[in-house]
Amino acid sequence: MLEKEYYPQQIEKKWFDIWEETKPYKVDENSDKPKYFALSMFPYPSGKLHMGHVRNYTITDVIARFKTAQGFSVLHPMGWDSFGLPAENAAIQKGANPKTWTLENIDYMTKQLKMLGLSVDWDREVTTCLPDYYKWTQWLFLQLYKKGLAYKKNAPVNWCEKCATVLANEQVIDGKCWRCDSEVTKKNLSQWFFKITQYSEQLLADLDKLTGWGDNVKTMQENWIGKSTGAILKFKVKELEDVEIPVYTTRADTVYGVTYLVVAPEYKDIEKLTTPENLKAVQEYRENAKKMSEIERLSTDRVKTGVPLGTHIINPFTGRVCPIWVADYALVDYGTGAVMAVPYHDERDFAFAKKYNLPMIQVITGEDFKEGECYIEKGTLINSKQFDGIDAVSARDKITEFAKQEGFGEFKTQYRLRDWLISRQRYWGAPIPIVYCEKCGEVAVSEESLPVLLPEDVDFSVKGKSPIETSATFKETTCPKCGGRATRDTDTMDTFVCSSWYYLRYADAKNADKCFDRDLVNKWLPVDQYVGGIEHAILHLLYSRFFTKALRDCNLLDFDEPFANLLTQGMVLKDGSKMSKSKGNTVDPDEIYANYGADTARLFILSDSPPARDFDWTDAGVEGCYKFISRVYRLYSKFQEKIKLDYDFDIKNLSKKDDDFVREVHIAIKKITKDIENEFQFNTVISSYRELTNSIYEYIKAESEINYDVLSFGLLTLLKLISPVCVFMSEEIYSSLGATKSIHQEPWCQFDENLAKTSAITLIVQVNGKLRDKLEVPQGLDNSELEKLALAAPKAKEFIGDKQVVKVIVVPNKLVNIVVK
RNA sequence: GCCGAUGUGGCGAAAUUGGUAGACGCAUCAGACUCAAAAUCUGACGUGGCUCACCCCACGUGCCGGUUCGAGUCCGGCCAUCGGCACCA
Repeated sequence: MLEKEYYPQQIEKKWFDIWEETKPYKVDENSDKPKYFALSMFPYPSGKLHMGHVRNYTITDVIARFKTAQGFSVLHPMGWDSFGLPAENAAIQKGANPKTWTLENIDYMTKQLKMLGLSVDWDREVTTCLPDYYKWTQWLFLQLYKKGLAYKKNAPVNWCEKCATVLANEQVIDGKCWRCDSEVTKKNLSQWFFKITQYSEQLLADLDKLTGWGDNVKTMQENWIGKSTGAILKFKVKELEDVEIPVYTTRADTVYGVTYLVVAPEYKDIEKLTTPENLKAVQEYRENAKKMSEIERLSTDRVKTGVPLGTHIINPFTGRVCPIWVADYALVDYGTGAVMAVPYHDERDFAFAKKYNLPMIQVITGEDFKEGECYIEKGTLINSKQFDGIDAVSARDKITEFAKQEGFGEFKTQYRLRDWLISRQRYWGAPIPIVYCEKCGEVAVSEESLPVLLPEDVDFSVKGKSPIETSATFKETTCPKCGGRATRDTDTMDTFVCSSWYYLRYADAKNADKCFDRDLVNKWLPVDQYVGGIEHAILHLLYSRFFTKALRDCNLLDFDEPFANLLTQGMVLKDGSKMSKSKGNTVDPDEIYANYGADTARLFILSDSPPARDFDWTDAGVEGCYKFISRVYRLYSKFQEKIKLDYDFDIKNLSKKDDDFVREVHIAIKKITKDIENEFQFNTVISSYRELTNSIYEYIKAESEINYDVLSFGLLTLLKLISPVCVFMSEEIYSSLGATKSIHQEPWCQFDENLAKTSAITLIVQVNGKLRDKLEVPQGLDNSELEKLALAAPKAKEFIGDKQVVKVIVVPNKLVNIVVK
């Protein structure tokens, strides 16, 4: 029996316990239904769920439940991105054990997720910090290593002093650390990289395949990969025999205007290229550049500086001798680290040349050209010998082609993307499975001996080195090759490595012998719908795409894009700004569960904005949703004795009122189904719930006229339609009505296209495009009848007056526009 | 600077993709029930005009212009906000 009023706490506790016991969402691996993989970006176990999580997982859950009802075999898993710095910081600050700290957080948050009513198959839970997972992270590292896709090199890398570790390029935001926001500096260190640049072109080209991704994310990735096409041109050094400086340029058309050449401060042969008289100044300049932070260095409005090396290059096109300068506006890790300078046609070179009084040669002219101003617009070539008069854009290829024939140039495609730096000098991560042997050098750990376990005997209080280095047992080992003495690599992997493949593990989460079974992965993947925050547009989403392509090339997978459809949900705001602890405007999910129940939280977080847009949490809004659910509940409570699960009626023998009501129900099914299928517009879905509820309340007003078969149809339809959102309430009501099955196992409602139309339509009558009258007319009249009716409409007549009817436009079943003069 | 998104009542937003602008809510106001309050129910709610007897008229989707019988929707030119990239040669 249903209570008279809605008490969510009792209902939700009851079904929480039942679902915990019966595991109704366990995936049936033998099902012959088509598969559907619904995935949320897995959480970091920070301690407590926040409203962003609630929004993310509710969206995915409703999708999973909808697809289940539509007859798909749905995989909807959950896991924990559980390595990372916060656990280690808790260890340093509070003396906690990172593992205990993390696992306790996972326990608490798991309960919170279950209370949210997610239809997750918890038997497939994946936890990246446990050895049965990171064993395979290490194994995958070795596969990439064997393929030459993981390598170690000494390079200037991003260093965060506060986190005491290196960072990937993607983790440096505006020159600051993505985690702690402190300034990042460059350090020369020997570090592990994944060769993501080998996939630059594929990662870019395959964006076109991702029709289920938003343009915002795709453009962000496109910008990050940063493809440009141009040329390498080689300049001989006048003072040094057989020394050439290659430059990369996208403007080969301006090569006749080169008046000097710039190398980056870190350029490798810079001292060789410097004359003895200039050496001291150059060295000083390099030292200064080194000291500068990334933020200072990359500031575009900084005054450009540089010093001459004293040597010169010879422009092979003109024979002109030009000085070589070192200047920090040239970047060592883009192109060749050297730039040909054309002051007249490049703003940066122009500013530099002005400051140091270097010559300028104009080689392009056009309509907007002004004497003495930098000219970067389109135009035609001048002062360029045989290329004079050619359009600048087509001259690029012609000049490069010429350079190629003459042996001092070639075509070149350049990407901005850098290799992914994956080693971290931190404890709480997957150890890199590499040892260093006195005899054999760098050696991979054998696959049989995985996992390389994280040591427990570490001291977190030491400063200046990774805690892992303090272990007495970890470092010393034997070489897998020769059996001699060897030491382990003490770095761990970036947590983004762990999260670059977790979606694959869900297909075969408990496999102890393999990373995953190939057939199972090929069966479930790619992910049909991925849901998560926009903050991963580049980081996680680019890394995962790279991993998928690399593993395909390791012959482990048969597909090359991991996520077919991507939904990036907006932020959850409170009072117009992002919820954050420092602002004190957070809302605790536990409190919402306790006061209103999870169903209200789920309904509200979907109700006010489309999923991709930011969502403003308001107390009044939650209150409103709670009232609505209560209003729905009371309908079933009131009629529980009269509702027939096996209702039956003949549509042809209904009263006008019943017929209209049945039509409204069909219209609601159609609208809701379409809105979910079309980009998951849950806000309008919920509007339709409310409209249907209002219709039902309208229908029951005259109690003596109620047809209980028709009412049962309406109520049971509403119950199923609302069940993906209000999962506890709908289950409670359905079981109280005597159903033997769960509402969540019932198929989705079907609508009849003929019944999903009102019996009469409102004909809009316009005169000269302005609304003048509305007429109630039957469905399906032909155009001439509609025209006749419209012309006879009294208000229309008034506006036509004695003017002449020039034309009448009829839109069937909708509108008539009378054009008069 | 380049790229992407967005712009509609007091607020969140709808609008079958060129056909009634503001569905559905929130807030507000008024009324019913009540000794009273809460809850619930009913009604009003873009702006301006009209004695406004709830009929009607004009205006109205960031701004200016265009196409069309008809534009929130399409085209051209701007403006603003948010986000990404940026001394990338």
